[in-house]
Amino acid sequence: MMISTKGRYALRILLDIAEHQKEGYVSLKESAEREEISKKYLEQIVTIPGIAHMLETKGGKCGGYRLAKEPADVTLADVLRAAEGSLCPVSCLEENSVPCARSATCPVLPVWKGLDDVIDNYLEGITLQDLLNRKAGVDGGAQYVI
Amino acid sequence: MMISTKGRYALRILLDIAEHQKEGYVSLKESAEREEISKKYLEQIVTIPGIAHMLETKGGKCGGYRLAKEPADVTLADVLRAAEGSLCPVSCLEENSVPCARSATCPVLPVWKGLDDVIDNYLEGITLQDLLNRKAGVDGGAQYVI
DNA sequence: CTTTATTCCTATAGGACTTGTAGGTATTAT
DNA sequence: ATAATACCTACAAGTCCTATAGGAATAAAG
Repeated sequence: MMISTKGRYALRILLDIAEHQKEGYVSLKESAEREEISKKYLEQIVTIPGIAHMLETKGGKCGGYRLAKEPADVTLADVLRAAEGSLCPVSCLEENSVPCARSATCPVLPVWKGLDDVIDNYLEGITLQDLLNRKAGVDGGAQYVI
Repeated sequence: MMISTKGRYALRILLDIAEHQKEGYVSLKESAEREEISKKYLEQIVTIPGIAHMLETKGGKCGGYRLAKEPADVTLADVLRAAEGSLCPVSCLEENSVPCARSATCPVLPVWKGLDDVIDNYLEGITLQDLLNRKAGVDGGAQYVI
């Protein structure tokens, strides 16, 4: 497993916000009910720094969230990397990993690198807007979505 | 993280066996020393059903393992799926997962399916033989390895 | 037939990660 | 003032990861 509820929920919530933010703020309560996700858990997800950075918030009554960027400018790689911390398929590629003594001669390392690239390219090629289009039944021409 | 030590070690051990099985059986002790992996942990890995199925074994003194198939007929997808149990990037795609009530209308599900395909295609496209070639410095023309 | 080297089997265990729950504080519209 | 919201911190059960440990069965060698 590579993408946990954190990433999946983050994506769904951003999508829900994008869909319902017509000049207003969308409260977590609404989103949580629509998406059937624990509101308390969502609170934690939207405060993950990378995710919070994609949102504008307003506190108090009638407060809530809205996107800080255009849906077309937010890729799934952005969202998932932020929510999960990393999208690396193996720890060998992690930023903060202790460099493996075998890395110079490891015959498998290029495979992991290639896998990482393939995943990254795929997720960079899809934006929130593509998913909004899909949700609305419009053919948005996302690069990879079937 | 998607691929743990189990998958990575499984791959390295199969590769080590493939490289050193000239008409003989390769013992875990040898492999463990060469690859600097705990022999006891390796014992568990090679007895994972899907992995064990790729090997022929001989017990007793001078016993060990050798590949049951040609290296060119073993893809990395085979190995990693066996070792990890699944390569699905999200639980939504897992065989034995409880079917999600939202799956029929979930706008994100096709993305996970596409991601799964991309990963699968990549790993199906590389065989143990490709890695052996790489290890030997031969250009084996694997489809995706850089 | 005893010794030795191996696979095979089962149990255990610390630590991290996942998936939330819980309770309270600060902020803002009404 | 009240009500609804975001914001903050702590906790906790369960699962998975990464091994370690000890012994039983098997087979070659002397």
